[in-house]
Amino acid sequence: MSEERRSLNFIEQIIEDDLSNGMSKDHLRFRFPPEPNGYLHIGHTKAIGISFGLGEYYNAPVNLRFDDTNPAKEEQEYVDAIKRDISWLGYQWDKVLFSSDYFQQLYDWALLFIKEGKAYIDSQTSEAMAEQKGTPTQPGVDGPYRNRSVAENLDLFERMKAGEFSEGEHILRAKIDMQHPNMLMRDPIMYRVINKAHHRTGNDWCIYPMYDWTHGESDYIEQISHSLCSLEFKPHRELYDWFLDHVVDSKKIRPKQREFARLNLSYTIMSKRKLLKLVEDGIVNGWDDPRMPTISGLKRRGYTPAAIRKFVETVGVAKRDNVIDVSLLEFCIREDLNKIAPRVMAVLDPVKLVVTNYPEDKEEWFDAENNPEDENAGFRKVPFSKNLYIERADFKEEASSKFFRLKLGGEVRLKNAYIVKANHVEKDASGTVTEIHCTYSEDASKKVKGTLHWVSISHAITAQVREYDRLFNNEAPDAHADKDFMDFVNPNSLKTITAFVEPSLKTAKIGERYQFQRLGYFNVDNDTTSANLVFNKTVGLRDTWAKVKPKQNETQQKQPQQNNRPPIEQIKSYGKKYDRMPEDKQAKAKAEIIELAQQVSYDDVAPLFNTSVKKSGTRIITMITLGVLLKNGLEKNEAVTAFISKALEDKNTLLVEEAKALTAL
RNA sequence: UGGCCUAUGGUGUAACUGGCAACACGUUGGUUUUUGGUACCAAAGAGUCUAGGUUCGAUCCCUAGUGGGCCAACCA
Repeated sequence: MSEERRSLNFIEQIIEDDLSNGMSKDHLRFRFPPEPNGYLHIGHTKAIGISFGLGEYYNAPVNLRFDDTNPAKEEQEYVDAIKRDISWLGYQWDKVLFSSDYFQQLYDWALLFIKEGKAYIDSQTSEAMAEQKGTPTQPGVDGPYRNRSVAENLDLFERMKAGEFSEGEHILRAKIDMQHPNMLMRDPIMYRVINKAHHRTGNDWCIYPMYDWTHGESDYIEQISHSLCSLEFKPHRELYDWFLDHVVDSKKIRPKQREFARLNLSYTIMSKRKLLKLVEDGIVNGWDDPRMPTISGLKRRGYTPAAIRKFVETVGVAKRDNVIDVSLLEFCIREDLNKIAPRVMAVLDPVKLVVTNYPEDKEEWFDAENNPEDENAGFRKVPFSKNLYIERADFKEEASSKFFRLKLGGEVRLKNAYIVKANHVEKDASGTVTEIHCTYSEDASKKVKGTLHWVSISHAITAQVREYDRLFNNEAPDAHADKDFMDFVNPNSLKTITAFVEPSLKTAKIGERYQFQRLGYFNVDNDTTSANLVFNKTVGLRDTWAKVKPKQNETQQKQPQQNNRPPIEQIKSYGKKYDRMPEDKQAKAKAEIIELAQQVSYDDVAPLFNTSVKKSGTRIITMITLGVLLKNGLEKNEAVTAFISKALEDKNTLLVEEAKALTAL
């Protein structure tokens, strides 16, 4: 068992507290409740990881419950896909359940609510009801049907269920409080009429319960102990509890809803609706397109369940908004693949390399290590011959000593084979190198700086390689009020090339993952046939050389993040560090403060006059700001003079100096 | 009549519940290397949004302010 005290996240903390307050460990039960209206994405992975992870940790059951209360959006295809994805991630649910399993129970409870005067039928248009609902800052007002008699409500509700009304004519609302500060409590809708076939209950029902009415009750029916969801449901908690209050049997487990911050990833979007649009508009080739942030997309891209689970675990659980950098996801997949992916040689952008002193008809088969990280991975044979391909980027006619690869007159090792020296190049009319002529030496013990991968032209097989770039060329495509996320779609997110790969790959199977040495990780795509090998680039290797190359386009955008804080707040933020700054920075800060102080009023600074004596930094910046105010015509009052004269007696010379400057004004 | 969340290096999470801010990613050096990968070593980078209070002591508790987020679907 874990020994080093692992720090608990706030949810684990809540559970531990419940446990130590007498809750039995076997009453622990969790659930993951997706709506089957789309595919699961990397964001869901966090929710899955939390609930299923808790299940594994406490050895408690976790239900997979499909929240299928809206037949207009839900489809069997999605429930199948969701099950597939969760299983692929390696999680095991206890039971597969559906909210629709509880339609009868929910209906019976609704009847009870009506009888107790806790619910009523409203027969207005949705517009009229929206009107009465008020706004976040304005209370709502009661509607005309709010005080219908129980008998009438019962009659209407039964007729709703019987299909006597069309959509929109009547709905059932909880009777709570139209003036409630929480908008969700202003008589929320419990049932509406939907005349659509449900993917499971068919035409049995034409009234369907709303999310709020369904969710907590479903948790209760399943005896879920902790119902975990993302932060945007926080306001729903009050309603969740209100509904529960009226049905709960105190001898049973009363579920608790608790909320965590959802996962955001840079350069991508997480909304099912928007992902659906990418699919429908043909921006990508389906939900499992390797560029999609869906679980099935990541799977097809070559990600492993282990990497995704590691990612989720690393990301942690808290309540503040976050944007996780994709580089963390990439780190996780590289870390996993490095250990398990067999190495192989492939040339993506070939240039011919002729070994002039190697016999035309000779071939040799060298041993090549399958995975240096795994002693048991063994070796394979790779063929060598006179005519080879190497990567075009691995040769330069002339280059500095920083360039470890092949240059004219330079030597380089061909991985698993000989050391060669480049002597001569052939070019076409446009000056592009068409052939590099080199000579090999048998002496393998020589020290050379660079090692290149290569393939023998006559032995190589061709393969289609799909390289992916991020789908959006903006860090937060979702987060711009003035622009649509579609404006940020990267038109060049897919590059298809024909590559030459070593012959051992002839037998590669769909789904297998390889490292193309010095290039990255690649997996065999589903589109592969016996005649056509297709690879997806999962992720490149870490490339420190690529980083030193681009010198000029280095000064890229580092958005001068706009500061929304009022001037006085910005000035205050200098306070703490001001007297610790080196002189040059201090001068800059002071200039900045003086600038900002132009927009500051006396009322802004006055509260800072009684800053405690030990905070000299804050007092200095206050003094500077005050100076600007005085110059701009502010009259000294008692508070000002007191502040200045007190500063004059301070130990801090900087402060004294600033104060002196003001005595003259 | 607005309510509720939230604030710690570039990013994400910690800080044993009040005891001199740690881990991971990223960045920068270096060592090893038949992958400019991996591994290993090292460094830089925050003094915890601001002010006040409680305290011997505050990232942690209280108050106020400021910034950010969520809430007005017959969606979930």
